[in-house]
Amino acid sequence: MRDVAEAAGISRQAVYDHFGSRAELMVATARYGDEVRGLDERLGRYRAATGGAERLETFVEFWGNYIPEIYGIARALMAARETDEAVAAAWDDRMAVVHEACSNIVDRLHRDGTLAPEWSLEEAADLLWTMLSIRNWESLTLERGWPPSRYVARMQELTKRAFVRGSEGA
Amino acid sequence: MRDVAEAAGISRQAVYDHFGSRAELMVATARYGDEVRGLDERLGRYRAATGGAERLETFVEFWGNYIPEIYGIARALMAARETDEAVAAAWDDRMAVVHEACSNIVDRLHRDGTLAPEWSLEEAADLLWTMLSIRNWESLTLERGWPPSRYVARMQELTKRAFVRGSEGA
DNA sequence: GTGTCAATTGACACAGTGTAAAGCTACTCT
DNA sequence: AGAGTAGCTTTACACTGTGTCAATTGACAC
Repeated sequence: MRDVAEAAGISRQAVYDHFGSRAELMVATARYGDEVRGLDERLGRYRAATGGAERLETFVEFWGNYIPEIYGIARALMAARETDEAVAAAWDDRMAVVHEACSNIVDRLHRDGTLAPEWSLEEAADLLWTMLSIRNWESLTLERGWPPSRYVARMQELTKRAFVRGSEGA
Repeated sequence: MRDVAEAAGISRQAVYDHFGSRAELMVATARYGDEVRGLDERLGRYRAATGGAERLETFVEFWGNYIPEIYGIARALMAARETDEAVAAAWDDRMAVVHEACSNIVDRLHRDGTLAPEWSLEEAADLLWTMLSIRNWESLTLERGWPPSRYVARMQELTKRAFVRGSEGA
């Protein structure tokens, strides 16, 4: 908090006056970030895709490009989530939006008749959501050294292979 | 540390005498846990499986049953990892063992000629390792409410579908 | 009887979060 | 012009948790 105040050129107490607590400051930062980055519009572009498989591909691309932008604050939120209820709630809200998107994609695949037959709609959505988690991005790019472009490409292949019927490539 | 000391019926300082720091205590706890649970022997059983696909299935089952046993300490380690280098190193060591196993499985699939053709050996190992992360288990069981048995069954299907050539079910 | 080992008690340093009180400056409203 | 207020400052303090230090005790071995 001291560092934040210094960086902002105000006193430590002024930060508390504005945000109440460390947790609230982080949540506010995350919300502001989404706003500045135009999250809604960017999601709108993916919503344009009509076919399930196409939507899956578009979404993975959008998400794979979005994660690096929010990773800093996301990391802080994930850590604070363990001990702070308000942060946990805020985080869960944000992740619920992603789950919603996954659910929507799976529904479309199902409607197209291209959902792989072993999954129920809920299970497929849960799995897709889990596969696209920020932790997994962290694991592949930061720990295994994948460049972001590879993350997107391979994740597209993987999710397609996993959820789209008869798309097992060669 | 105070709680640990109380539970052990000794003074707080005695804990520091034995383990030096909170981080070292956690690492020692994890090592001791593996020993008590007979990690090596249990891994030995999975090593008996010869075919790649069979080994994959056996390993996912072993791992899916092992995670709930170590989840408590694993969670503590994952949290402490963020701020403590020694914990980070210990954790990375443990995860390297899992990655090794994934690599081994992928190698066998490749040798059998049953590895799905879109993956390189390294990429497949990285992906499998990421899919089997404790975070993903946490996400599916604790957050999405899957029973552990379903985790194992669906993870077996998912990894098979993703990595084994021509095994896309119906 | 001496040495040593494993504890104990009690005090303290330090970092980080959060609270409280008093005061200062600049702006707005009437 | 004067009153009120918004936004900020400084200073001090409470509380938690980790880790350190020093002096002391009890038991056991040689």
